[in-house]
Amino acid sequence: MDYNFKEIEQQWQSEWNKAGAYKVSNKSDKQPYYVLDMFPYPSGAGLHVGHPLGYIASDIYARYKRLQGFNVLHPMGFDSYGLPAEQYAIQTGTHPEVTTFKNIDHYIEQLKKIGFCYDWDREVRTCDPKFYKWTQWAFIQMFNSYFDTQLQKARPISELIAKWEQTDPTWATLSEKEQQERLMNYRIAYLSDTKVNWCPKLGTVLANDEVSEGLSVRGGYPVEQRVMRQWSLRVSAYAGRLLEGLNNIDWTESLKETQRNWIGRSEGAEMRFKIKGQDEPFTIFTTRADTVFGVTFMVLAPESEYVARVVTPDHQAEVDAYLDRCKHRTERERIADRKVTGVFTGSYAINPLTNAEIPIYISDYVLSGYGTGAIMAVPAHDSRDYAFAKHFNLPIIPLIEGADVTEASFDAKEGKMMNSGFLNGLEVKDAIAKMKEYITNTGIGHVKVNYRLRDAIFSRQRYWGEPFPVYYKDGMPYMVDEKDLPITLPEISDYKPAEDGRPPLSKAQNWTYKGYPLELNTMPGFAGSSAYYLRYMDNHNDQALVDQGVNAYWKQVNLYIGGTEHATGHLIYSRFWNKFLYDLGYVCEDEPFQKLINQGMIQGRSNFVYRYIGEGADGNLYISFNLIDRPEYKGKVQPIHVNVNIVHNDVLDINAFRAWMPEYQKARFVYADGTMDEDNPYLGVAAEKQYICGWAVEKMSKSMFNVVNPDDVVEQYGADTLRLYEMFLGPLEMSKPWDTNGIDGVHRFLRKLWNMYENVTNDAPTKDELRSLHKLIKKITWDIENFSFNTSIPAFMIAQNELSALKCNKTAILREIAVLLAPYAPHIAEAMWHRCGETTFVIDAEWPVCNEAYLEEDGVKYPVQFNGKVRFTLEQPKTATKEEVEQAVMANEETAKYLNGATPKRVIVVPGRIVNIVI
RNA sequence: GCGGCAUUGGCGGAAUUGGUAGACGCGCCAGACUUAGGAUCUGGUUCUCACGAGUGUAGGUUCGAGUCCUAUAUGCCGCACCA
Repeated sequence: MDYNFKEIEQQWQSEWNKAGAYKVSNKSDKQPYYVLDMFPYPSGAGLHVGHPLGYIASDIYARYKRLQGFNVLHPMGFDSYGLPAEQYAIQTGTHPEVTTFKNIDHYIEQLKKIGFCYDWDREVRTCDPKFYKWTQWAFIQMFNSYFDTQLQKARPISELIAKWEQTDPTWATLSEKEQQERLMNYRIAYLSDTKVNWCPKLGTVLANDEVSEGLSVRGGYPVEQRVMRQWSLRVSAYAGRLLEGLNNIDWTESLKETQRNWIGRSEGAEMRFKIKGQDEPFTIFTTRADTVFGVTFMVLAPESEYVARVVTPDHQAEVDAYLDRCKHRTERERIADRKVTGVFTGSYAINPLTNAEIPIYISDYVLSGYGTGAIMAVPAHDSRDYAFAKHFNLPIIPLIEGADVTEASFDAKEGKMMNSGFLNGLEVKDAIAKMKEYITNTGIGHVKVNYRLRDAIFSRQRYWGEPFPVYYKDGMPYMVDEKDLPITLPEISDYKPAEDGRPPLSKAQNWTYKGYPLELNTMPGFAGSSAYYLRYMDNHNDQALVDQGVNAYWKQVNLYIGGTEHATGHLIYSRFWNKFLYDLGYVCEDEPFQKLINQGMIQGRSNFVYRYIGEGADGNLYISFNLIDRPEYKGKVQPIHVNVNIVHNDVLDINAFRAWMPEYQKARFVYADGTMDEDNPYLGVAAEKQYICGWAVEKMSKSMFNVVNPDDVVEQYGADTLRLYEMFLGPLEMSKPWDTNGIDGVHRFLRKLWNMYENVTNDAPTKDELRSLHKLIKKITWDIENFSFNTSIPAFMIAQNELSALKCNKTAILREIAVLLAPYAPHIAEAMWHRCGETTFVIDAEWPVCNEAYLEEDGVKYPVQFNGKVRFTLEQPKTATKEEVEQAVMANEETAKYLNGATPKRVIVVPGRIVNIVI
């Protein structure tokens, strides 16, 4: 019986379905294990072959863990709020929900074909009111909490109020509005006037991770700075813990490093500088406290609140002009044009160590959002200060011996101090420590840790997102009663955002709560994806995000697989969100994702035909790729993208090409062998004539005709071949192009393997067969444990070869092979399993254990290496000459038994010690 | 500028603890079966006619290095006026 993958895959998918084979219970005596994929945003284009890469890897691991006896949670869902569906709605008037549901259905259909072991009963959708009820609930908890900096954790805001009532006599004198305003400075979800990234084209504000180089990540539209009243999440409060937590989780170094960069911890000091003629000092942040003796001026950010205090009347006009200019420059312009600009305020500060009077400037090279928005400038040892000093002709005092600062600043933190009073002669590192001690003791300043991480702006002026559970009374926000959740998204007919920032929800009818107006903004994309992994545990629970007992069972995601593109977005927000819930006792783990693997991107592999454009060209002649460097064609051909689906192993399907588009109907070719079509374009093509296409690795996109749809691969080769081939393509974590050359080899292997199950017998297996099997068990087990899925496929092929050569048809061997293959190619494995006479599902089988004894011979145990080589090490004897060593080898009981009179192929000897003998 | 990762045949890539580099697959070559092949099967295939050489380049450690160390080049990714 031939390998009929279509029949096999359909049959077993429906059997699994009928039996509910992938249903996962929250009640089990088994150990829990949670394997999670980053859930997709269902786009209209559907899945391409790049999407399932990570899903296949996690599916293999999930199935393996299940075979090992774990109760495995492996769910899938959809991140279904977001811009594309809304943009589509604006263009067509179709409700985003309609588009989104249609896309989800398509995704599910595609995913089901590939045979994942998801428990679809646990599916979640972020746009489902039953789901976003808990997103809104979490927001209310954040509003009602503050971050206790002493405890370094979130606490109910009521505790803060109680504290103030007892310790702060002014509290009771404040009006309710004043009290609320004060509390707003502490709430974890808070409303404030803040400088935001406003994208007029998208009609919404964006978080920092959604903006890159002054352009929106989605769409690439310009982003400008604007002050707006917005909700934010106090993520920055968790900066220290987010950084610390990285040490206890099993993520790749590069991803942790990306997050560390993003959090951006820097240890320094805050120092107070007096302003000449004023009592109140102002505070700056520096990491180079050692350089105070070299401060020759001060700089404030244009937005700094100190500006108003220090500008003298005679400089007011000049400063106003400068501030105005800064305000109208976009972030992008500021970055692109790094000219030194600035203006003198007219005021002077006093250097607390030298008592020198130093001028105070304003310049946009100082950022308002970092530190205190004010710096002390040390031109000799900071390149930015240096450029500023040169431009405004300010003094530059070198502080490190031997540093030449006539051309450039000396930024390195090394060398001996000079011109620095009591620091003279110290190494920079020691000088920093000593100065910190000094300023602390004298009260000039204190040691301070600063983070680059900012709070996350949480409002979006869009329609297709979670509504806030917030209403307004006297202009102050109040939370909706928890029992009234969810606040469902209202129907509207006009989704268009306004450039003035009025959100689409302003057009909703009756958008009120108890007669008060509801919040018009919606939540950003990361709101729904921040705690979805918790909801899978208990997705039908309408009393809690997740039942505490259920959460205590599953605990956290043991293995999370997804792309690096979420490093500074979702993966930061999720960790923050989880830590917050942990602080309030809603979840039992501090970190959401114990182990994280980033699958590489699958790029497109484009194919090209080469149109002849030289002398006498009629636009219908195409030159085979192997000929384009010939003198008669060189420089006279134009590469044209050709649909990769009509190219097989870089050979063009001539007839399909002519039928592809009208302009190619009359195409003629110069074939790989140099022969040319007659002028009659309708001639048939002789079988041996091949047109070779060129290729390039590019992004997978429609316009390059290199998108490969997994449905087509499943149709042609079956899901099992697709799964194996995606793994075979290369290491999981590396980026690689999708290249169909080679998929035949994998398919051939499955067919050959299948044929071995033709006439199975129950005879006892031979030693060689057992050896082959146990070598495979060892290898596959190691591979899966180490996520080295790509090397498993060759191992299967080798085993198939060996067993095939032995004409093995023993069920004792073949049924174990089926189990080993089950994680990778579940359908064929299931069919193989049943051909061995089994009646249960292979997914309920037990993972075979490698019996090392089968790898032994004559009672001697030899470590088997990957390539099957046998090698062992001896400590004896202490001889040096080759002959003596060989004698010793023969004399050794173990080696002699193995060699059985033969000479070893290779003996590697270190004087006095035999290291390695290869037989 | 700072940080992370990578570099092995014509191609994708193996080499798990430092131990015969090039597994396995593609492609290519030859043969078999075929009216035919984008089918199937068998054998070969790092380079070089050869001697030999060989894991980006140059050194080092080691009996032994693709693997460890130092420098360097190239490519990819992250951060970047963050004081």
